[in-house]
Amino acid sequence: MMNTIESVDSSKNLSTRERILDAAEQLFAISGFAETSMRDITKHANVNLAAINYHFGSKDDLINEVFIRCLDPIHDVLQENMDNLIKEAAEPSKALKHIVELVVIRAFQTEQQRHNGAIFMRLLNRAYNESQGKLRSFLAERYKKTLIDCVRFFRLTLPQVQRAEVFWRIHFMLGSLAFAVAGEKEIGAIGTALYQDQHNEKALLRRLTNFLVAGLQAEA
Amino acid sequence: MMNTIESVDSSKNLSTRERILDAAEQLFAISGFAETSMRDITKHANVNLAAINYHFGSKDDLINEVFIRCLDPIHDVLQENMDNLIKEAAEPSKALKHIVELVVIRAFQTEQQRHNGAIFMRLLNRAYNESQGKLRSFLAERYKKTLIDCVRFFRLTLPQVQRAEVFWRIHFMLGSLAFAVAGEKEIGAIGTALYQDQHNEKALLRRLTNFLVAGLQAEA
DNA sequence: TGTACATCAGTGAACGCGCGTTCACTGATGTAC
DNA sequence: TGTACATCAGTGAACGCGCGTTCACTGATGTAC
Repeated sequence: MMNTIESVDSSKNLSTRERILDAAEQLFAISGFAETSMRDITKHANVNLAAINYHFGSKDDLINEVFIRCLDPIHDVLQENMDNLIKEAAEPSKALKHIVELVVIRAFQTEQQRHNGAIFMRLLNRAYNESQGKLRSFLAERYKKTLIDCVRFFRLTLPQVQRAEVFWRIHFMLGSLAFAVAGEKEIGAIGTALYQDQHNEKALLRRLTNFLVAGLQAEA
Repeated sequence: MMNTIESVDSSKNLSTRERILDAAEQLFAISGFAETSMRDITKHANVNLAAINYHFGSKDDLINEVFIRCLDPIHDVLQENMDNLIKEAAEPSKALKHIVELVVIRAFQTEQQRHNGAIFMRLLNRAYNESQGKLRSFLAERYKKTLIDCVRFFRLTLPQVQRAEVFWRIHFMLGSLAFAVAGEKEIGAIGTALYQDQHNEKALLRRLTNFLVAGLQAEA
């Protein structure tokens, strides 16, 4: 039961639909959309091969649903924390470091199932690297309201930076995060081989936070 | 002759082997490894379907060759500029901005064929997101000498930052660059829709440079 | 309460298609004697 | 210089396999009268 990829049905009695979404989310994040077959997903979810087409119509529609289910909760999380932040943000620069720390920790978090930051970062990167524009343009719509919240959120601690500038810096940050999450193991191993810097997640998170805070606060 | 993806044989009389590598490089960068078929590549390169297996053995070996051909010249470019930089780097912080500017411009450069930075950034990102570790571990070896040069290069202007720290910051930078290159159009379009900030490459390069210079110079 | 029909979740087996790879072959060039 | 053989780049057609999708079907539950 402690496999690297554990079966998603484990005793929780989820519906077929949700078991498919859980399995697809994991496998797409790990292996990509084209590299993950319907047979992989249904085997992993312990459902019939035809169930994906029955519940979602097609593989492409399943991919869209996976993203919808990932993005929608982020909106809520941001809204919750926004109110708290406004109250406690006495000193903006400290507050920014606090936020970035939370984002970085979240991005590397590999919880059991929902709110798995590492899976989300991998999916996000795959979405931006997808060949056809289909998924990208689908996401662009859905993504907007989340992004508006993000920019508003970060602007609370970066009032002197223009909105469009914050918007781009958030994307630069996402790029660093996604790349670091995807390459953590390999990059860490190379670092160890070259500089005897034994890889350690805490140090990585600290380094990322330093880099990102400085980048976000850059002067125009 | 001005197609979005132009045929690679155009009058240059390249060998079959090189025509295949050129076509594969472009198509892999645009669409990914799994999504690009041997038939796509050979059609694009204007060669026989069996020529890939004849010259490279298999599709996987072709992928490796594409990376070898991309990475090896970077080593040389760095070595060349290193000498110049040592001479002219009177003020380190200005020199860093100069370097980052060059890197950013290079990363977005879409030249006709060789030294195409945008293609390289896309390939790099795909390599880190590849499902099996095969390509990653193959690259890790080849990549090392290039990375050592990179770190030495950046340390010339960041002498106060530890080597392992510079090593990681370079990867954070690569992540931002790769994400920005891959998503330039979509992110730009969303930015325009949300903030009436009409997308313009010069502004993007300036923003990226600011963000990266600040991140690289972050205090520990 | 009983019967007839409708809806729905799920299934097993098959479909045709495109994939990477293989193989026997061709034709040009190089080498040995 | 001429003949026999070897090497090499390239080719056309086929191979088997795994893919996403479809379809007729089952069995359980809901609804109408």
